[in-house]
Amino acid sequence: MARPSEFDREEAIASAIRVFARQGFEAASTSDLIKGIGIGRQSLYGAFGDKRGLFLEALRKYNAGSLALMLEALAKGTPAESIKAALLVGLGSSDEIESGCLGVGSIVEFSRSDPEINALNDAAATAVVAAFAARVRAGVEAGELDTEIDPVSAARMLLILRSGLKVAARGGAKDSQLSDTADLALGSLRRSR
Amino acid sequence: MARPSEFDREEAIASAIRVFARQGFEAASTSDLIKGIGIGRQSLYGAFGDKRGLFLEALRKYNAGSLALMLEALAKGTPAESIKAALLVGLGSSDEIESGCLGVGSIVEFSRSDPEINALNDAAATAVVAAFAARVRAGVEAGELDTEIDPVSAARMLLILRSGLKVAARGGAKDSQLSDTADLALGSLRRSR
DNA sequence: AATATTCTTGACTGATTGGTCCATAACGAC
DNA sequence: GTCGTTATGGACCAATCAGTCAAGAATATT
Repeated sequence: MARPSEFDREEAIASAIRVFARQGFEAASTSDLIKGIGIGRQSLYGAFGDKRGLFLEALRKYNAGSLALMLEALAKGTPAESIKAALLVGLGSSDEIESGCLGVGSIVEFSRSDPEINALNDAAATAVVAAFAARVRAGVEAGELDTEIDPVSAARMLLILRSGLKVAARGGAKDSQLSDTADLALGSLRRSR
Repeated sequence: MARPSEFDREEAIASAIRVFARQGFEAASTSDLIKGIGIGRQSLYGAFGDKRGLFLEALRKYNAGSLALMLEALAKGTPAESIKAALLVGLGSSDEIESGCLGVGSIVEFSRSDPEINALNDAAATAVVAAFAARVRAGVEAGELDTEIDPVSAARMLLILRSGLKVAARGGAKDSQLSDTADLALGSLRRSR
């Protein structure tokens, strides 16, 4: 065998997420990444190929972690309560200002220009929509949400709303405004008044 | 006096909007801008100071144009109809993929790091919220929207939803999905069923 | 302990970055 | 037409970019 790595790969990717999420792909230089991760230049290129390779790994890990947090939030409380919590999870005051969302950031920066990034973001969107839709169905069955709502359409609306909330949070919106917005949009799913 | 400019300043800014909105601030090189605008290097620096100066002008003009389009949409039809139209204006299929929204792009890219960009985006947000709120009030008075809705909260929700719709459009969402989302979110403002 | 293999470090590459300099060109005022 | 002023185009700049190279350091196997 040979000399083992001195750094932990997953920790390195986690650090890269922070750098990319704060600065974006283009604005994050390889030197920024090396400094932020705390490894040498050749170690980065040896382990991840190039800057884009590291970004893909970072986006993959970020999406997985983000989904996990949302599923966790969706598992607590009534359907409507849990959906609101899932909409707001990770958007705590000035969190998003500091760091940003790698998913939204990559969509805004790359649009549909990179097939591998498309695939990662499409898969993440599908998973989130499925999770929201399941919870909407549960809410309908529990009599908490309107029976006329199409769960998948509602789930897509919730995903889009969450993107908007992330942008608003990054733009400096207060927590209370984000919470009000989530409440208001959820009202459209509630049982007929 | 002296030699007059060979290019139209407003046209140049309009071209710069296209370049910046497609690529973002960092990724748009000065050479890209020069090529996209069709002027010489020294003309750009003479007229706008530097890359950031040109960006600020582009963002200012973009925000003004975007607001004008929304006001136009808000003036047609019933309040609810006009709000839906305003939510979707400019998000036509693959428009946003090609070009992107300079406002959302600048928020995602800069967060709150640049005071002048903050000021431009805050002013734009305030104007859009005011326009939405006025239309919500009209809808309440006309009996089309729920009387219990706070117009300003609703307007903020609509602004945030529009950010989400822009992200979704840039990410490749179909027009029908955007329209469904707008309908669904508007349902929360409708008169009690 | 010798060896094969891999990791790390830092110097280095050509290309590109945002921005400047300067000589020349085009205009209005006189 | 001459002159002052401003616009233009192209060469040019140091700095930084993403990525490579080679030499040395650290390990597991033998």
